[in-house]
Amino acid sequence: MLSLNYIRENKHTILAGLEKRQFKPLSIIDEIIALDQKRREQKNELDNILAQANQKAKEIGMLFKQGKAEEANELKAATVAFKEKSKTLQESLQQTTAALHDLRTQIPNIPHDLVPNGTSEKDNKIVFTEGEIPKLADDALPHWELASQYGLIDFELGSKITGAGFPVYKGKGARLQRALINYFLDKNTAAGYEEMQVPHLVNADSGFGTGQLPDKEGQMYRVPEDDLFLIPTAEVPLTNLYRNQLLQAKELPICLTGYTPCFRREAGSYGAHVRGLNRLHQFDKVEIVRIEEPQNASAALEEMVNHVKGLLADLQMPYRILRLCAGDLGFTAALTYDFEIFSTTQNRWLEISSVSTFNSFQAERLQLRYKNKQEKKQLVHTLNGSALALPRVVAGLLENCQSPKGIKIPDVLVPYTGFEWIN
RNA sequence: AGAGAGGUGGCCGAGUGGUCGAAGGCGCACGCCUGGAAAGCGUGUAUUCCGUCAACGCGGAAUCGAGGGUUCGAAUCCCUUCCUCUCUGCCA
Repeated sequence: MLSLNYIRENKHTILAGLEKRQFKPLSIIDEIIALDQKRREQKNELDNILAQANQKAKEIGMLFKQGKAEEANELKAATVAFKEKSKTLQESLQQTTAALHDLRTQIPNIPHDLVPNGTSEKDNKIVFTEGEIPKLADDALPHWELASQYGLIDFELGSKITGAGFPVYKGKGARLQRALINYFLDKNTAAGYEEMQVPHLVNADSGFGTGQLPDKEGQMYRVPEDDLFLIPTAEVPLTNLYRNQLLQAKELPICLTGYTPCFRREAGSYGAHVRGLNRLHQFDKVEIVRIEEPQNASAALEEMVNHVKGLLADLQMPYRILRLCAGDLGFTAALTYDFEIFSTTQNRWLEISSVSTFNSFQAERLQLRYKNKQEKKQLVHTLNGSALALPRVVAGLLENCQSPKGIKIPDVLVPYTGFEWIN
């Protein structure tokens, strides 16, 4: 969410940013500025009434103390008008404030200067490519067939107990999941991220804090009985750990990592692209989150990108990095790098990590600030990224590492799996 | 899940209807004292919003878990709700 001060003072920057995103209608900004003006006028009027009412109340108190009950009671009658007036003013001020808040929640983050123009994923810019795409035999199989052939994942069983998109991992398949999670957590903590175990259900305030609510309400599973949401990513609980906080500069940066399952309704998805592990309702992901001083956020983003590069290099996966264009950028992000590994048998790139900086967009919603060197309170910058999301890593790994002898586990994972081959 | 107690500033803790945004203490900052430090002494020390100012500041409003209500006036009384603690129950 953009702060009111920022909107007031940077109207043209904001309009340019929204235009880049093809956001409509742009008139919303003028609407906000006008409403804000109205809010301040109403606030002023109300404050004046309340000041007068407070004054009268004090006088009445004094009179009672001095035993002048009669005079006091006379004054009481004079306060009735204040009371009525302040009540109606208070109500309209509340309405204005709520309307203003509502409008502000509809505005996405302003894209960073580096964000390319564009309307869809076709316009994302490839900024880095690494690794050889392996040449596989003609009879190489897609991961869902390998998973079934080696008894690693049972999609039908998941369908039976829950529904489509909730796979059951079995035997070496389950062990591979656990190995990847542990491997990622170890690498992340070695890089200075503190490991956290967080709840997998969050309340609406948390959903709002990171921007899932109200924007993506339909994408989250909810538990209406208790008014909770299943997390779509560990970003939500991890970042919200610091909601409503005033940090000291020396506490920053805060670097966290955590493994959680992620739950997504994925309403509207269909077709071959959701086959196998490509798109699931429940999947595992290890997330990294950083809370930074604004001036350090760019460097932090680069560090995170490099860290994820390191993970993929270890796994010996061919991958590329995309800088998302304005049209493909998430609602809350200012700049996003997507990591994609190449799925040889599907002949397509699969997104396995998304690393983003949010500037102060989430911090404003979270009310997460710090005291800077000048002792002034300032919103922090938040960043996060997947390091990594499991299913498509598994998909790529199965497909790219297959051979007539079976599937060769990458060396770095062997200490975690306890086996070198799936065969 | 049931019964009881409670939620006050960075922390502890007083405050049951009237100059209370809140005593006192701790902590912290600055100053005095000291060769230096400790101790001691003094001063200061919440946040948000609105207005005003070039700025320091000044004026006003709101905030004692959150939201409503009673009252001329609420930290204090009433209702709702969340959370914490104790006991009982249940349970991986």
